[in-house]
Amino acid sequence: MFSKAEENYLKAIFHLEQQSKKAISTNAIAEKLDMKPSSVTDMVKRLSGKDVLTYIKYKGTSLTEKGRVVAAGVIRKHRLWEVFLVDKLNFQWDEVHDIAEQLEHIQSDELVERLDAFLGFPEVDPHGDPIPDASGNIKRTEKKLLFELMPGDKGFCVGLTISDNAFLNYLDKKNISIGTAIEVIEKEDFDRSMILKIQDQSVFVSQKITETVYIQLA
Amino acid sequence: MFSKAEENYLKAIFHLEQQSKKAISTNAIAEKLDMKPSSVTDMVKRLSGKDVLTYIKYKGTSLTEKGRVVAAGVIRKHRLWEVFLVDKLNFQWDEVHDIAEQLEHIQSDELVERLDAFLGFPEVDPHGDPIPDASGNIKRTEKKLLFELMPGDKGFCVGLTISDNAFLNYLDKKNISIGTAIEVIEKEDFDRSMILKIQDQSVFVSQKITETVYIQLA
DNA sequence: ATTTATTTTTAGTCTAATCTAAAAAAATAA
DNA sequence: TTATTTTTTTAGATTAGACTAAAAATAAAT
Repeated sequence: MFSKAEENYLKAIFHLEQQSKKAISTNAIAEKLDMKPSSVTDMVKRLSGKDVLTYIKYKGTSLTEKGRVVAAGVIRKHRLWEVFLVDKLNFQWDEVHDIAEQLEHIQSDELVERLDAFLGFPEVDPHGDPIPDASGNIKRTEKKLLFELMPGDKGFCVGLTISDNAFLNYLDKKNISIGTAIEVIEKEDFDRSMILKIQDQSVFVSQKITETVYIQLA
Repeated sequence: MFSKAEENYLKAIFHLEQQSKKAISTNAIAEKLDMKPSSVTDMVKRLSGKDVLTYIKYKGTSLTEKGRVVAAGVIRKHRLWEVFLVDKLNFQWDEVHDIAEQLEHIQSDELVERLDAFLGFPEVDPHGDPIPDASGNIKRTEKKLLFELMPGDKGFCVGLTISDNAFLNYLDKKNISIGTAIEVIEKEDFDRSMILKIQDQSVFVSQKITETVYIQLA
């Protein structure tokens, strides 16, 4: 079994490995977890003793297969609970993170599988991120920022890079919210603005929006 | 805020106070929590500093009003999660305790209230124990052991003092399970056996059963 | 290729929550 | 009432997980 602290390290390293592929530096982990590098050195030593990661002094760490499975399990729980909070308890998608951070550490395989079934075996969480399966396999995310799409691409809004209410209200005026279907009509490369089709209406969106809104391709 | 350990102490003391009314001894708490008395002394000192209990050396402790509210909040969460596990995830009532022990420490008032609403504001948990309300008020339990009832009393089975599968199967043969409606027809005081009416059938039950089955009076 | 700056590790400290062993207080029995 | 037993507390140790400050290794810059 792994403690809450250990699980949080594994999860952090897992996420960092998805961005960089190289060995993860002590500083990077410390920053992600908002801790001091010395604390990280301590913990990665302990975790390498548990065979969930390899650690080479001054060279960084990377997860073992076992470590990846454990980390994916934690992420699986996190994302399933987020679906529960949004779909069943009617939380807003941007309110659930802190609660899911707690729920992800509940230990019970039976619970996770029953929760999964209760939710109808969802494939993505409310932010559009894929939910790992019971054996820790995770589909590479197809989630993209709006500006990465090309004219003709279709999809729907699954999340935002930031989540303040002012911005949500601004999006609301453009008739964009989580789940909204969009199609790219025109793309202006020099300033990253776009013209979209939303509910058969033509809508102009600024760079600010195209760099903030995540789209799941349809 | 209170740590998991602190919450467990408060909960344990709360339960002990419901049995004895007198100040709770260090040993009693230690036994309930399966800990050494010296650990308990340490912790009650700390908790008395947080104004949730009063502690007098060699005399024992009792919860303050604040302590009672905190404890009731933990118990509220525990029992609501048990309802969730049984009603929504189809766990057996005797499988949910360990998971609820973990879930009861999740911190989010909003979560608790939404969960309560999602479950339809249940009044009792799957063991028939009353669920405290949001302000910590708790209805005295009307749950009794079968042998405590008198001829003419009606109610339904809400739980057992023990929970092993052999016994559950044995009860099954008598057509008794959680939720079964019963009426006491005859009571034999000398050996605590009884004759019950279950689904219009007369059923003889032994002392073993009348001392094990909890009934919620109708 | 040195020097300077950055990153990482080591060494030692701190807190929460437990423990053991011994001392002290309270309760019980002779 | 005195002795014995039980309960409770104190004192000191331990572990996980964090910290600070200083030392060591690596990387960057002149």
